[in-house]
Amino acid sequence: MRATDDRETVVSRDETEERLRVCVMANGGDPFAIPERVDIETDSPKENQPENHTRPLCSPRSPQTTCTGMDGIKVFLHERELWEKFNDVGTEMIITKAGRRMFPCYKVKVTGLNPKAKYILLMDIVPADDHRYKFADNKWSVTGKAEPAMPGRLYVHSDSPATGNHWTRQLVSFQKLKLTNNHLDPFGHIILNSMHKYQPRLHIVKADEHNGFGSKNTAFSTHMFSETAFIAVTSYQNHKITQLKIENNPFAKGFRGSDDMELHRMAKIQGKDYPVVPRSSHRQRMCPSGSPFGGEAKGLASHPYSCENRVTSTTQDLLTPPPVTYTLPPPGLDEHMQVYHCNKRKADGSGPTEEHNLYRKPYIDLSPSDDKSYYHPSAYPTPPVPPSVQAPPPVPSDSSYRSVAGQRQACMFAGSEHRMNDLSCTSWSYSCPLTPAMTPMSPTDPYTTFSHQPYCSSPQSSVAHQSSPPIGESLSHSPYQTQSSRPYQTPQQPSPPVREYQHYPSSLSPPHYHTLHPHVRGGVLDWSEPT
DNA sequence: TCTAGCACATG
DNA sequence: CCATGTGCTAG
Repeated sequence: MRATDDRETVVSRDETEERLRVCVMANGGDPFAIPERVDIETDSPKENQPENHTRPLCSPRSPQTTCTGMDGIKVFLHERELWEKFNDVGTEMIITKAGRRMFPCYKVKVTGLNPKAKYILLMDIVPADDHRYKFADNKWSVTGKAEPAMPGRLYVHSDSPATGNHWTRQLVSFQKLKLTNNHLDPFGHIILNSMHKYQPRLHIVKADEHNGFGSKNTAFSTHMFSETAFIAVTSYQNHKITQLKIENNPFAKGFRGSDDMELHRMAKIQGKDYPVVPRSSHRQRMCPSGSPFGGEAKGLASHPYSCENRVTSTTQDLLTPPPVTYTLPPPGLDEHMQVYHCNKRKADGSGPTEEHNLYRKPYIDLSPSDDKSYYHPSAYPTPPVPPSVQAPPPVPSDSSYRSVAGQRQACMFAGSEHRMNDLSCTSWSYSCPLTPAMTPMSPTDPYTTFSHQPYCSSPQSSVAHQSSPPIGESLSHSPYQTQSSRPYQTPQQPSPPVREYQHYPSSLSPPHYHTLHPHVRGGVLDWSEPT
């Protein structure tokens, strides 16, 4: 299907290298932001596809009257059918210390943006509920209470900020997003707990001169697709998921074909029942019981059609109202959020880099789109040159956080972009000397730095927090709908100073990461000009 | 459970 | 070959 779409996606951006990417970590403070009931909206049934690529851009209907102009925004999950196949079985996503990509890859088609306005697209993955699961007897079941959520991290798409025209022009891919179980992950990957269920969310934040990331009036909309909910695992539990991954993920191609092998493995591994399914041919769909997703997940259950979900209220579901828009006050992000800036590496515009190439092929669609995001250290506001990072604001107070300090860490790095063009994101990450938590760097290592107070650390601050936080927070906290209307108010504490990490510990900053520079001004990103 | 090393596949 | 991603499989 839409392969076409994707393919081209690519963007060429041009913006060159300079864009910085921001990664924000938000904490999800509330662990369970997602409500149980999420509503999802569906738009039209399936649609991901078609839509628009054809269409020239969206004209937004929504004028931006207000500051927002987020009204007419619609988001369609790409390859929804594939997501549904997984969801029917009970999607599992591997999490590793180094970070693992998600498959299916989270890609969306966005419409309704003001072609000229600038937006930041970012994702976060919040707990779907507060349970811990176990897979036994060929099915998932709740075993206990979830562990406290760690600070949520926001993954900012590398093209951000970009115009509505840019985002609507092709599929927006979050292929580079990686999941990790390392609570001290320094790469900016999204940290999750194994055997816990999560719900990915997409946030579209309007950014322009008058509305910098972090500014008080930041308007944003949040979109969720229940079919993308998954349980994070260290190794696949349900064989059916393994099969689906192998069958559909080009990188797992090497495991295709041997039905036998699989069967054997399964037998061993699972031993229990399973009719193992011989790979490819059929997949059985559902395992109701097996997947927690089905019904149980409250809102997570799959909907037949959902195309887009916004967080908005439930009621709207069917209506499909426009996504919700929110205006954020600048509260500090909340305590929980942490922001990272990422640079994109590829700035080059067109990027022939990986993205395009990446998957294009085989399976269903591939969208080359874009995704390239890198994590950078700085927080939003990055200072002009060096990215400074800001640490996140205040510490959360939540009890939720457990260990906290250690765990939440924040790391930020700056990345350099241009030079990095060649490097792919991945490479970048890996190449970096720094390793995650484990790597002991110098005494001063990042961790230390971060860990200590993760959020607050900081010294300088400035801008940082204001900016992004809101989003994160609100996002996270509010369960769905909340967002929509709520403009968050309370700035709880803007507190903490943000820290800047202009200098990264040497250890952290690998050579590569040089900074970024984006256009941040005064702590606030300057969206106005991309390049 | 989770980890590390492995082989397989692709560009 | 190297970089990168993936599932497999011992440990």
